[in-house]
Amino acid sequence: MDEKAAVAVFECLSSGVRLGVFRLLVKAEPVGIVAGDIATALDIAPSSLSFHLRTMTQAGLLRVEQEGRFLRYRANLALMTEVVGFLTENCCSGVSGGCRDADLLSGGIPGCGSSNPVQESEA
Amino acid sequence: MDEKAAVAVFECLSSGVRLGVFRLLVKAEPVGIVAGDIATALDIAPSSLSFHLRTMTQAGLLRVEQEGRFLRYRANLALMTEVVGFLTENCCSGVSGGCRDADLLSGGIPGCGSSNPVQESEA
DNA sequence: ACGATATTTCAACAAATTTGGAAATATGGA
DNA sequence: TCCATATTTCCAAATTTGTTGAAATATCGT
Repeated sequence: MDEKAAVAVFECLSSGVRLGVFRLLVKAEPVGIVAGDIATALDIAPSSLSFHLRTMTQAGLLRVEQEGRFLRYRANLALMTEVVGFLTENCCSGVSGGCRDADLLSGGIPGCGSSNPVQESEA
Repeated sequence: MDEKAAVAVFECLSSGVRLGVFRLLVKAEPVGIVAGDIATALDIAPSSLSFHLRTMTQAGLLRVEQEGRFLRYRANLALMTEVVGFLTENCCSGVSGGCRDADLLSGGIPGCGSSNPVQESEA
């Protein structure tokens, strides 16, 4: 997963409405929910929901399937797994591994740093 | 971590600039980088960077420490770990566990669903 | 104390996002 | 075929975000 794709996903999750939609759909797995029912459950105007649904689908976060007049949306859990991977890998100096095991914040972990450990300023 | 805090974090990560800032700071752990050097590294106007830095700090994603005239920023890895946890927990029907192990997308996993497995529409 | 530097705050503006209503499209049922 | 329903697309308005330069604040070095 590249940075651009990650940003697209975070963009989706950065709206209360869209995060609500996603969480609702995650709970509804593996059945999914039809657009109209999402609108009803979350009390969003169909027009507005459609806008968000399109954004999320384009980001790959949602999968759609037509069922007659209905469009059934489902959460793309695989992508979410990728996102978790992206976050984990970029969580500790770009070096995978660690970061989940202990609280890196408290300590210092000297060897954990990157190629530019110290920045100098002041001309 | 509640939904509101999660949205705040995703809001931070949903900007190319801010994600760039965060990744830079993650690489610079545990030393951190002073504001001016972030601005130079990412070629952002100081004023604009300050705006993003404040947003990220308010979201708890960054920690600041004053060093004389300088302000040294560091990535809050602990919060990122929380975010990963939030995502993981909300990744498979709100039931923690699983989701990392296999590709849930492909199968169906009948028992995995929530309390409202099927939605009905059509008056 | 004074001048230089680091960073922020402020205000104005540009740009992007979000919303809701009306109309368009498409499917299903009689 | 005709009508009702589901969803989207289109459009205009409202809101939010991001950028910029100038001024303010604070600290350092002399």
